[in-house]
Amino acid sequence: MAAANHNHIANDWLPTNRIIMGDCIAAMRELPDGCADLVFADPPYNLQLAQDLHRPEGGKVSAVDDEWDKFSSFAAYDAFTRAWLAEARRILKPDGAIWAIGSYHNVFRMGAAMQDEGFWILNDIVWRKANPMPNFKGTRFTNAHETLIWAGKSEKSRYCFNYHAMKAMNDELQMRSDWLFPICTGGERLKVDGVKAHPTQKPEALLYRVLLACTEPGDLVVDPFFGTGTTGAVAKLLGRRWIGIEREAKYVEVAQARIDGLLPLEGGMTRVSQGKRSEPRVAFGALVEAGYVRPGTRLFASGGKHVAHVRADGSLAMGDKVGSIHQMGAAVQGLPSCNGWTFWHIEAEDGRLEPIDVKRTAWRAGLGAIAA
Amino acid sequence: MAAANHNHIANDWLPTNRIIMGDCIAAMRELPDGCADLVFADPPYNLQLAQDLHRPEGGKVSAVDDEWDKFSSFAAYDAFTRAWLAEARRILKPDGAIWAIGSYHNVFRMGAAMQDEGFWILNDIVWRKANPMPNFKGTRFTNAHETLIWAGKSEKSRYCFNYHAMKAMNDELQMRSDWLFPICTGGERLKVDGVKAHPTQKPEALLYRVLLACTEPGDLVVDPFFGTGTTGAVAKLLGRRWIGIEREAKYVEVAQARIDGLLPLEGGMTRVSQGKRSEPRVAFGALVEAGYVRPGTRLFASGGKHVAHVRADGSLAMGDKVGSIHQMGAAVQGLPSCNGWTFWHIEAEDGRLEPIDVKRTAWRAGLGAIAA
DNA sequence: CAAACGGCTGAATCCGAGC
DNA sequence: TGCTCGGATTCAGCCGTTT
Repeated sequence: MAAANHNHIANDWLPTNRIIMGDCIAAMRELPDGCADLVFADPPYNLQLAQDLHRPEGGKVSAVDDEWDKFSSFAAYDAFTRAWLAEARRILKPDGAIWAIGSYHNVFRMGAAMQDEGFWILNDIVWRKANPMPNFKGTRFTNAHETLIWAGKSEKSRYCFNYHAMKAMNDELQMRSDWLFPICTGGERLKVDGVKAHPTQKPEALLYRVLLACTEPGDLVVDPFFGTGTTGAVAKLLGRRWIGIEREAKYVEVAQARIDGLLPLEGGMTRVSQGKRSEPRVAFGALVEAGYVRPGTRLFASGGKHVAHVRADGSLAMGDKVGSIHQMGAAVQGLPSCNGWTFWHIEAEDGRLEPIDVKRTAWRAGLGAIAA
Repeated sequence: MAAANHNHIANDWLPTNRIIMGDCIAAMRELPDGCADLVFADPPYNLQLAQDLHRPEGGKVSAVDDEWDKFSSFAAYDAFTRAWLAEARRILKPDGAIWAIGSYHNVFRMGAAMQDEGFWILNDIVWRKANPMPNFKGTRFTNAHETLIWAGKSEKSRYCFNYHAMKAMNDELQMRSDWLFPICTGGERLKVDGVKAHPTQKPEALLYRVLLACTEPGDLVVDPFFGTGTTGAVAKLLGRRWIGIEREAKYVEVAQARIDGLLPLEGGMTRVSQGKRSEPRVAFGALVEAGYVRPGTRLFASGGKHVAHVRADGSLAMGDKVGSIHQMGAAVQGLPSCNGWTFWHIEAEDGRLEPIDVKRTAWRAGLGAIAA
């Protein structure tokens, strides 16, 4: 199912693919009614940390003690939440939708406010963190997840949901409401002079799934709490238009540089499965989502006799033919079936070809081991 | 860590290990302040039901549209939620806690109401369903989880949490906030004339973990939405006292029969891992006094990088600096705190270094057993 | 060069008995 | 009640260094 309203005609004057520096409520007021297909919001969590926390070995935990996360009371936080939600809802198209992320500190208040403002909740999604920070004092359960709320602008919204793309990414099983991703670390984590540029940078894999599930190429995604611009980066990668709003100049600078340095995927690579007419896909999509295989990558078989391109949802394309790694392997050989994992090969860093099963093995050793 | 207030003295007159048939708010009003160690609540999220129960006063608004109707439903549900939460909070001991379960339809409103009523959220827990019902229409993600909120009566509550029991249950890793359980099916699912007795019967494994984590044997658990009595069944099994409140006679009957047919575990079986916090404290000076460590003995740390001398009163001396084993350990490392028992080492008879904690263990096994 | 090892870090509402 | 201070408490992943 996809939203009906995807006319991008009268919006050419919009400041798309740009960052607006300023307060998100004021900035959204400058945008016209019904211009956005999707809003993705990662607002302050209002953590209310009371004191320093030390690790067992003596180190100090780097706390989120920024001014932007401080509110004087629940009432103040609620007023702020309702204000930005109201503006976000106004700028959405009638068939638009919102995603908002939070933790137990704020997500219940935020969810209630969303319902009160007229949003219609479609799912709550649990981001299970593969590698959360432990509870150092042994006082509670390890806080190992965050919650995303997906809601339509109204109960009547015919929201966009790329059901078959999600199913293809999940080994032909329906995508569930609990998602497993590592937190943002390593090379993906943006740094300035060796220290993290933002305390709460979200992983691209999370945004990748959200945007692939709930937008189409060309759709406009607005992020009122842009931070270091993960939403913009993934939107650009996937050929979606975006507007980011961010108050702090230092984050704007980092985000702009990050997005400027990105190349979008080529047009055909961002298309995803549309239903029965295109073929079912396999869990190969999980490798794409996790960055083990990049959309657009060329796969080879039979010593280069066959070449296929990887698409964003893990399907393969050869000319106008599209299918799973198994289906396409079978098709080119004229066989009834084929194990795509051993049939298709990918170019390794040293230029040699190796079966894509190698990637699956690597994935299993990393993410997959925790997937159970 | 365990709550301090576990005196069950004056509560003998309470209707424990019984089901009270009636409205949960009215029934809780009959219970005294501060009698319960834990409340477990699985409230209805049927908005229509809530509306019938607590429809707000007021004349009918002309031109009733959907928006108004939704708001009134939410308001009615909120009023109902706040009413039962307030009573639940009143009957809790100061160090008591609550668990409440819900889905995206109601859990955000419920969580916000809990915060507003003064509860202090400790964790939100995700029950990942191993076998959820699929989304038949393919219009959303499979709704594969429910959310539990664990909260203390107040921010100051020294709530009960059997940390080591949870860690032991999880292969010696901290128990995380995402739990995997199958839904209640098969022989566990109660049936009457072949049809399920209750639409939302919870699996016993879920209650087992909750009660094992957050209560001690003999504690009183109150369930205001008893249903088929899973809370009572597991409480009886684990040697906890319980009070169940249920409005519907048919559920009361099923629950009573279910619980009557159960045998509790024998006393010793309900004991769980305790950890060092439950051991009595030992002053290092007591070891010196008892001759386990002689004054003048040299203690070593960090492979001999630090050396200190034991003084007659159990304090340590390094040059002109004197302090406890913990203070000196913290000082030489430049840390805010230190566990001196594991930091400092003593020369054993065979010449090797061993932590002074070994001496504490020996003291506890010998003199300590008598001293206590 | 591969393997082993140690250091560092991540949206964290993170102690409690005794005086 | 507030204060002091004993002493209990961590998982996964990445990266740089050592073996």
